[in-house]
Amino acid sequence: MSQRIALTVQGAVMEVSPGIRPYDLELTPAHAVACKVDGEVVDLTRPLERAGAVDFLTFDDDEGKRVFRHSSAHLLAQAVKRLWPQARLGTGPALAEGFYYDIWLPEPLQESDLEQIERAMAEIVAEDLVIERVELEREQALALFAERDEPFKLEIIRRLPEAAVISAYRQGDFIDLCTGPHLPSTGWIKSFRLTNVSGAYWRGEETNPMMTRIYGTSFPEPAQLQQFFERQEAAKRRDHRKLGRELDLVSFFDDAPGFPFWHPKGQQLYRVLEGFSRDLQQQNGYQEVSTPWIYRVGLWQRSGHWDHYRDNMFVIDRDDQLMGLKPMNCPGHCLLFGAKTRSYRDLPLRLAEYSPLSRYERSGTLHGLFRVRGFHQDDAHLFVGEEQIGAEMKRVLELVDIVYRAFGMRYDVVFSTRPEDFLGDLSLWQQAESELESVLQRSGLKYRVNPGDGAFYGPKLDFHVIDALDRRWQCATVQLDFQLPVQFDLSYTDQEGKVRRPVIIHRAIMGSIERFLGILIEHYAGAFPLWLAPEQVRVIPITDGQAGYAAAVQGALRERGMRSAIDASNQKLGYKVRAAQLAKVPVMLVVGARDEAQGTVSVRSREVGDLGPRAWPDYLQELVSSAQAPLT
RNA sequence: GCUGACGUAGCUCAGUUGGCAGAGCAGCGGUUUCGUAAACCGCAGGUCGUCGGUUCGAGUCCGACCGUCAGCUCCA
Repeated sequence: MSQRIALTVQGAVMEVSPGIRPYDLELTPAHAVACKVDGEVVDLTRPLERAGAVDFLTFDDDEGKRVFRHSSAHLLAQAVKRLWPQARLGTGPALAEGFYYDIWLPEPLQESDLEQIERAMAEIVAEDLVIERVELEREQALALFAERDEPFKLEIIRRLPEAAVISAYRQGDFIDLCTGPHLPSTGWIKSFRLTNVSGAYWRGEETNPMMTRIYGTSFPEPAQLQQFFERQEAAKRRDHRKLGRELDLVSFFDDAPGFPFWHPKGQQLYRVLEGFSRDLQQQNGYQEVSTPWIYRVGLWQRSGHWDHYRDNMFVIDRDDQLMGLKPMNCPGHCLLFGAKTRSYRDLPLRLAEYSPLSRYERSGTLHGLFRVRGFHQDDAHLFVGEEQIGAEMKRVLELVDIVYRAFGMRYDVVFSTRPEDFLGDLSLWQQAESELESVLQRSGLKYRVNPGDGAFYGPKLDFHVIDALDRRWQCATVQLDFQLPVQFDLSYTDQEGKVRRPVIIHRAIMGSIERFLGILIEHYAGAFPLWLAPEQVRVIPITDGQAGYAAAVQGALRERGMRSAIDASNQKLGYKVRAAQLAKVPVMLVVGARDEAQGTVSVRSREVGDLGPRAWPDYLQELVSSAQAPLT
């Protein structure tokens, strides 16, 4: 057989015999875990039959990482089957940071069982079992998994489209339904650890059986596993629940689960943040209002919340009347808009509100400041004419950019379209979606479409900010609403005297201010920039001989609106400096006898350390100007 | 809400086969008056999450509830 095929391997053209495995090509890098053949990710052991382009993937590529972790999930499943033959396999995907496998077991696992599973996994790695791809006809696949008594796998096969290629991967006595690709053998998984177990419903539905989900992570090199755990520790040190307590910002009590108690410092921080938003919005033509927090149920029925959001509402039953605490401000703002005749001259009408909102969240979902039951948003509803949507959306996108830039955060945009559980008629939805999409395209922002994830009343844009540890958080949300104006029969008179229906843009930029503060705590690791820090300056007299001078320094700081404290404790300087560093106060002003005599303050920066003495009234001006909010 | 784990002083944690509830830090008092990340001595601080059960005796064993944590689900 002299027939040869031409391959373009990593850009280099070569001729090979058909059927060769990518793994056996001369150019295969030592660290390859999978490869791409004409763009399709495949096993290193998949025979190459036709001419094409071959590119290799290593663990450093996201797709390569996925292959590695997916094979790790199979390894986990095989180990569990060895230990518990009655285990039934669900699904086991790769995650960004590792993998999991959902497995049905007669008895739920405990964390202490993980060690013996890890041991069984290590044995399978030592056996270095070849991982082999098998393609099956539908009937063969059904027969195979029926014989192996894997009901969940059978369910998956039955749901596969007619035309689907059904494949399975075999390693030793273990075989799993899987599209792959996988590593060539189990011996490649040099370094892994199981991290935790939890319950998870089959296919994510509460009515389905509860599976045991086992999480783990894996790497080609032990050092990488070590680094992974170090990163986890770093994230743990920044946890806002821990820092919130340590920095005396916020706490929770059993008596009010899901409702934060803001301590003086936390409340200060909160007010600076809210003030920043308030000033910015005022400059941008928003008008702040304050509306009730309890409404009769009729309002919620009219707004659609009763049908679509009731499970998330706190409801009060008084005097045979149902009342609901507001989870959102929109219906109140609609009442205000509709309370008088409006003309095109009033539009866009931008109503902002920072009032308390409450949402009933199931107990298991509460999570520090990230998921609470009582919170506030930097919320606004923009009542606009249809022709104003584009221009107004553009202004909102600009505002979002200003806010996130102020905190040095990058962000992604997600465009979510019509969900199954939608209100109103299809044509209005289509109009709203195309309107939003064209604004997005003109803005030049990069965005991703998330079909079916919109609110029940309209399509939306979600903004995911990226924090200092590269984690993504959903904060801003901008929702176009063609439905609520109909429910509330809102109207305005246009230039020609015709009555027209306004459109509502719901928008929040920080989203929940509580949650945003939690994100900021983690983003800054509690070391807030000067303009945000609840205590901006700590004055540290070296001995109590400088009590009077320290008080004078603080007096001057107060006069210029700087937030400060004096550490008059009976301690040595080193102790007070340490205390201020641990409290993450950005600026320390050490005042000793020398400073008092010379009219100076000895400045210490939280980040840089000792900056030496500075002439006092001059330095105050410098401090004040560097404490300005980054408004532009 | 569901699965699993956890709940001891303000914080971090120890507490043996069921037998007198402990430490460090923080706090308070005193001594020291000190120049850039922890001076010294002393004092005080707990209904061991709550309620019930087993036991001569429960922080420890059992049950229910509450809360927290890791997830599921949901979402700002």
